[in-house]
Amino acid sequence: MPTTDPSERRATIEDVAEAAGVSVATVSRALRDLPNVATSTRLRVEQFAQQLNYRADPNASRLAAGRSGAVAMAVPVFNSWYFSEIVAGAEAVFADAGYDVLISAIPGPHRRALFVSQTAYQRRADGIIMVDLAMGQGERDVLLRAGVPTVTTGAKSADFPGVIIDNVAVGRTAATHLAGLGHQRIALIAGQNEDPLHFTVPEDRQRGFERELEAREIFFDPSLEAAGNFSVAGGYEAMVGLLKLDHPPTAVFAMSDEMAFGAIQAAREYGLGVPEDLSIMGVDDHDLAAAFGLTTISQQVDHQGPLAARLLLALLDDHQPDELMVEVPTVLVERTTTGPPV
Amino acid sequence: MPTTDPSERRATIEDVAEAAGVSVATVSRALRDLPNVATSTRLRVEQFAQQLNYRADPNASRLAAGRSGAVAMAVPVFNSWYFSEIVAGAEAVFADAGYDVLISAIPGPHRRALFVSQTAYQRRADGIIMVDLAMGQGERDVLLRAGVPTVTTGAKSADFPGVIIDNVAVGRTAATHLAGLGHQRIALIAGQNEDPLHFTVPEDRQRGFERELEAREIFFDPSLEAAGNFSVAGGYEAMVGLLKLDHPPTAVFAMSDEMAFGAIQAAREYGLGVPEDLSIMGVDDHDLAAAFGLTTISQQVDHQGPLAARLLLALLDDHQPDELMVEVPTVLVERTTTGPPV
DNA sequence: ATGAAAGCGCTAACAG
DNA sequence: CTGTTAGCGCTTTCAT
Repeated sequence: MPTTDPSERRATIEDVAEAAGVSVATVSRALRDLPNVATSTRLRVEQFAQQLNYRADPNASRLAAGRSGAVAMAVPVFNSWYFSEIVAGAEAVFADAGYDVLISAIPGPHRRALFVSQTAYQRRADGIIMVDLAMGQGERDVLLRAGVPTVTTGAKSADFPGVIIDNVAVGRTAATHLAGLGHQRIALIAGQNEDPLHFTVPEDRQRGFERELEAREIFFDPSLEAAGNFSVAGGYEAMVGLLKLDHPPTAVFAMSDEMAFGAIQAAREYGLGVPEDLSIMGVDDHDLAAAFGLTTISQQVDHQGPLAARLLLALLDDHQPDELMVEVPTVLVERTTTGPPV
Repeated sequence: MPTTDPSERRATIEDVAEAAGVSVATVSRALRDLPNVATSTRLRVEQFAQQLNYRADPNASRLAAGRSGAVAMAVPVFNSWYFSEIVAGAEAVFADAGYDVLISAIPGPHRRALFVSQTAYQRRADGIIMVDLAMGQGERDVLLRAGVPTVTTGAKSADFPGVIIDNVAVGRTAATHLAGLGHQRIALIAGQNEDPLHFTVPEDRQRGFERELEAREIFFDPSLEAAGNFSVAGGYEAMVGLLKLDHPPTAVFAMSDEMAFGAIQAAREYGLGVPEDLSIMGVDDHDLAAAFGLTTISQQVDHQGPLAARLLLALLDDHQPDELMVEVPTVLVERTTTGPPV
């Protein structure tokens, strides 16, 4: 008869209590470093716990304590440089703090609805980071009512703390750089036309870009705007379209480095020299920006993940963070893909 | 007196039972589609559950049922194209199957020990995917004894099912391509010298590479081997070192596309034309390989994540998968960074 | 087909 | 400083 062999069975808190000759409550306290435990007791408990290879069952403690010990990160997609960088940075901080990290890709409305209802309602995560997923009022309400500490990234939200950059300034910087070089016909490779995710970043960048051109009395021809979908392939396609125009641009501002890379590829295939015949710049300062010699606007992505994580940890520790909105500075990085027009 | 207002409190299974006029056991059965529930009852229960916005507390059900409803993925790092691609592919499959996905970066021995003991021992995940983290005997034993279904990727392991590629063939293909073009002095940009993670992929690729050269009676000069650390920066540095040699190579095989990108950058900065003066090829078929015109060996990374996920799901469903080892084919993708030597 | 009741393993008052 | 005792909310025999 297979009576559960105690050496095979996972040790429970009772096993430890028995071995150490104390109550389970004391074991619980000792192992969690709570006050009111004699040092000698604590030491003894720890010793037996180790010996029995005991670790508290997370599900039991979560149920009893009402916290999950996990945080969730929601991103539009994973396989994109920007998002994987954010996740990597935040994960390291959470892991150090002893939190499990749950991830969820939210590529569309379906997964999105699921995520909000499930994660917010079910007690799977003590807190959430929404990465570049601007929320509608309904979603905000769900999270607020559920009382789930939430931090946002990318999209500014009045309801939640977050780490942001000044995207209007990003657009302005791009226009300033390109116009300063003497360009008059500057194209814009933006995001999608449809925006199911309420993603506000592109509009801000575009606004800053257009306003700066306006201020300089440079006409922004609407036909010079193309959707690049924030992907390499999209940037390529957008550039191809732009190059086919009767009156093509002499410079291009792509809203992300990945789109800029695609644009560079298209330009080269078209036989154009960059920057001799066409200037191209991006946003991000991607790992490979230097390899392409890409002029870009850095947003210090490596800082953003850890910042967001620390913001959430502060919320979880119940002390309001010093600043609810952390703004990461952006800075123009001039390389070799931009120059004066011919 | 803040008596918990039932409309604010999360609905429990008891609330639903009461509303529907049945027992909690019946609610539990009905909501999980278990047999032995009258259709009419099930419908009624479902209706009230929805009305009360009820969803089972995962911690409670996990504790009671002994399963966590989550899977864990461990990767060396996140912010690398290859790993984020694998995670993205697997996450989509797991999410569809209703599993939570926990992630852990294992950059070094410390996090590694933590991961194995905690995740395997504590009941936080029902299964684990170890991505390119070849395990030592000790770790294998821990996982095997804990009985945690585990799937590996990259590093073949006799103890666990996994998805693999033939890395020896990868090395051979590279040597064949470059030697076939007529190169005699071929450099190798490999991984690290120290290998704390028991990562076997590099050795396999190197073995295939050297053997093929040997078969062709081409001498592989050990000074033509450089460590590139599987990063862009590492590839750059490695290439710089190679270029400073008295007798530099005419072709380079980098074990990853990211290292190849760095190498291309270095070569260009050095004033060398690629491939006129120097041929460079990589492994992966990275998103940006086409933008660089990089000749590479595709390993269909987009398939690997979903394959690994499905393997694990099969294990979790308790039916042994059809094949324990899924081998993904590799294929040479010729672009424009390789050509005959001058 | 349904219900009663015994846990799952831990935490958190409350006593002492 | 430590022990007792209720639960946390659900699942799962075992009856009926």
